[in-house]
Amino acid sequence: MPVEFENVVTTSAAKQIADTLRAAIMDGRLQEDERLPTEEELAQRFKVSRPTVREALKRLAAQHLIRSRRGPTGGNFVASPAPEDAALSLANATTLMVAAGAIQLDDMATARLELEGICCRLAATARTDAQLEAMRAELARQRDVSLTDEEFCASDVRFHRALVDAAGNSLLSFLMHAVVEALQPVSNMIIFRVRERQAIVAFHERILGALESRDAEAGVAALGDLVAYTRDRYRDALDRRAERAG
Amino acid sequence: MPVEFENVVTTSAAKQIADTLRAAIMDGRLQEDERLPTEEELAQRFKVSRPTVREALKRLAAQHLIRSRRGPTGGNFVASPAPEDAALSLANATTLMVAAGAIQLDDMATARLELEGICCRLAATARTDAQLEAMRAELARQRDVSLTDEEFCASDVRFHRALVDAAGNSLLSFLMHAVVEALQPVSNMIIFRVRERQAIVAFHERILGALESRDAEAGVAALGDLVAYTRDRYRDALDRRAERAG
DNA sequence: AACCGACATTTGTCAAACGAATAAAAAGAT
DNA sequence: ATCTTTTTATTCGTTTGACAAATGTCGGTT
Repeated sequence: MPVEFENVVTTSAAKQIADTLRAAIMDGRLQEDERLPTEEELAQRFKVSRPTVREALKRLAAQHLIRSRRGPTGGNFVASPAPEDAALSLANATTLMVAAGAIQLDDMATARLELEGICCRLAATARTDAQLEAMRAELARQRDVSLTDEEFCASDVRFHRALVDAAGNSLLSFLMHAVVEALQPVSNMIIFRVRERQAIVAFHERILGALESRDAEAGVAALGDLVAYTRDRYRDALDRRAERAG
Repeated sequence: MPVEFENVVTTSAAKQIADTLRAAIMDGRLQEDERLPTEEELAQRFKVSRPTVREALKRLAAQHLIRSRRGPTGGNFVASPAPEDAALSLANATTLMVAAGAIQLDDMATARLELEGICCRLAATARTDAQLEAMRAELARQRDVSLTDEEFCASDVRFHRALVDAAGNSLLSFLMHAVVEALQPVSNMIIFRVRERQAIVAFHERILGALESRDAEAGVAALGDLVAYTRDRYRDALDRRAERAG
């Protein structure tokens, strides 16, 4: 049975079609993995040309709402929502907002402390041995002084992702992955000396130790110190930059 | 001076172009409100046809990275990131993941309690009179029994948005707006009797009162009771649905 | 000086076609 | 008869060329 679309024309046709299809997906009229009509068919149904339909479809593809395949069994399919894709989009958007000043770095630091604090508390009881092992592995990597700054920061991101995953909450993992990711440019800016690395590794060790002994408050305290340290180093970096400029 | 784009062909041309332009925007080579080359020009530069360029541009438009205007002074412009748009996308993605079962409702309830708890604590000290007034206004609306269920749920969403805004943290507001929005379908499911409304209004009153007297823990406690109540009512709704089905 | 209309520019849309990928059907070889 | 290869049909991906619609600019008219 074909799905019916109501067609209201107020903005551009392509946008309208995208919105109509998106609404159909969002409220479940189009199920996951269901195949959409062919582009030709959609063009006829919406009374527009195929390129216009394609513009609409590409909008949806950009939001990971559909995926397409060529060939006889191909077509455009409703995509199963992939948390990684959504997290990436969220991280991108957050990065842009930080860059544009819509989100202040102080807010970011506060939010990170509070949010990761929650994860820490939950993780103190929910953490599994596998997750602890993942954090230990990253910590071991971070002690290697031959690591490049990029590699160190990447490992830092993985460590924090493991921490939030240890909370065992899918929504928190999703949100925090994006927050941690969006904060990486900031980390990249402050990690520029061995001493900073050692300090950060020490904070990580305290956090890990707290989780191992299921001591939530010790973990939160360590996290607080880490964020405070990061915030200070970031301010230093800003000052140095201002000096060089002035 | 024209911006240089490196062009690597591995996937489809349109996607590649979109990724190239997105990267240019993300790392600042294209500034906010800067005008992109005309579609014709981009087509020549990337050696593809204009419809292909347009598909790429529409992908970016779907992510609110560019906006377009017709006419002589028109063109495609780098869009300033609008938190509302990003929050809407995030809410959509979250809704879909909940619908697909990628996020369990228990996780959602837990996350909401913890996250909103943070906001409550922060709001206890940061809240302004204007924000309290906004919450009072929604509360007054919610006491009106002639409200439709949709209106009540919409007011519920606004109340919680005001609560998270009262925390005075832009990143938390951004994330929580999406979470609250994504939870609305759940609320829609359980709000079906006057008694439920009265109970929820009572919880809201407790939360508001706690903020007025800057009592963070009382607010968190009220919030915990609200979430527990909501969770139970949701389980009831699921049971009833299972009964009808079986 | 104020208003109005032609014009240029740019995005929005259309039409028809060819290219490319893919799986199923058909043909051929063992 | 079974397996392999070829063909073929279908669908998305892209091209070309054109016209429509919006919108600022400029010149002419009142």
